[in-house]
Amino acid sequence: MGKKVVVGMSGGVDSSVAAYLLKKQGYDVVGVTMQIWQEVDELKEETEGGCCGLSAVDDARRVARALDIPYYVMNFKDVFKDKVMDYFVEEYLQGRTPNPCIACNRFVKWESLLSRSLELGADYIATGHYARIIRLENGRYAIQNSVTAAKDQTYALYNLTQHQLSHTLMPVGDYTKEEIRNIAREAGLPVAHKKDSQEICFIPDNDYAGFIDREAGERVPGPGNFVDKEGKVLGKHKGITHYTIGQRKGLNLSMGHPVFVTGICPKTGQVVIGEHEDVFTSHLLCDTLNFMGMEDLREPRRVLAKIRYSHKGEYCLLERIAEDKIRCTFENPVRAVTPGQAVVFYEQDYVLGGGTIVE
RNA sequence: AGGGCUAUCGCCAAGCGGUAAGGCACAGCACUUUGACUGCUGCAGUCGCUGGUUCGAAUCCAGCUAGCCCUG
Repeated sequence: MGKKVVVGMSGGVDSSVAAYLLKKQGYDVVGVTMQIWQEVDELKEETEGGCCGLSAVDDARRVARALDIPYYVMNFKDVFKDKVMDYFVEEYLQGRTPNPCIACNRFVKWESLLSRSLELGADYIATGHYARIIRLENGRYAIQNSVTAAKDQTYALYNLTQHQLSHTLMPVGDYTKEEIRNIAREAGLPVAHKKDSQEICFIPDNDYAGFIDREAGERVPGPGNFVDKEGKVLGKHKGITHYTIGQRKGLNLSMGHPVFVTGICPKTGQVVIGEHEDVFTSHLLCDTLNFMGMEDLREPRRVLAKIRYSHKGEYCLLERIAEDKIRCTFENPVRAVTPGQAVVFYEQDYVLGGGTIVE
């Protein structure tokens, strides 16, 4: 028998094919679906696909049966609640814009699933991400772009540790989405046509502000003022949790031309409004650093940086300004640098590291 | 209660006798393993009200109403 690998199966095409490919490569494959926020009953009703929609426990189980591999459902609701949902709410309350997928990847999909899998005697865990893991000349592991630039998911994975990477397989990263669907079809997997996942999995109705209201109740900041950069009041807003930097829609402000959110001040409850050009900046500060392809940053270094998922990236100079703080100076201004989001550094097509944007 | 000006979509605003531009806002869709951005589509059977002139008026005339300004 080959090495043992636990595949996180969502019931979707990607993770199903991942399991199929690994099995074919001779691994001893075990399928696992992570129960993270839904109740077991709900899992069966949900029909949408998704990376985290455990909706398809039935689908995943069916695939596992088709592949003739053992299949289990593991409960990770506590970690998910703590590291993803609560984090999500707290960030918004403080005027920042979190990225729950990144937190989920690191703490739930990896930290929790990996450790439990290792305890069960597995050598690796595997997922259906469109990304690859490479070993660099310096001996370090790094996430590398999928062969499909169009379906690259490296950004959301920048936060993984060397230990986690060394025990992870991403077989889907060697193919395009189309190829994956074809493989699924040819292999007769019963899930070839599910829609790609989207939006925040634990907020199915997409009303994230309403979700925050329900979770935080009294602690949610109420209405405040929209102000311009001089501090002049332009109107009333619904509360800072409803806004993010760079936002245009939903402001209900008719200034004759489009205006955007350029700042959020949790202390005064003000949301600052500015022009299109006001939302561009040339530098940012980040902390909560994670080094991946590079072991550390001791000297200034020029890299490509992405400041949000599906950002094309912009070159910048990295400078270490404190033990856990880096300043990025961009060669061309970037749009809507948003505290709470991640900035991920790239060399060529692999991840060097990244951090959380603080300003 | 003298004189002047203005009244067109939620906001701003074209129109100047020939059968309602546009921008913002808003809504829906697309895009998307976060929030955004972006793109596409939709959005005044009617021009403060009532009459009149005209083949024909939001556009001209009269009266009324409302708001603004000046002078009592």
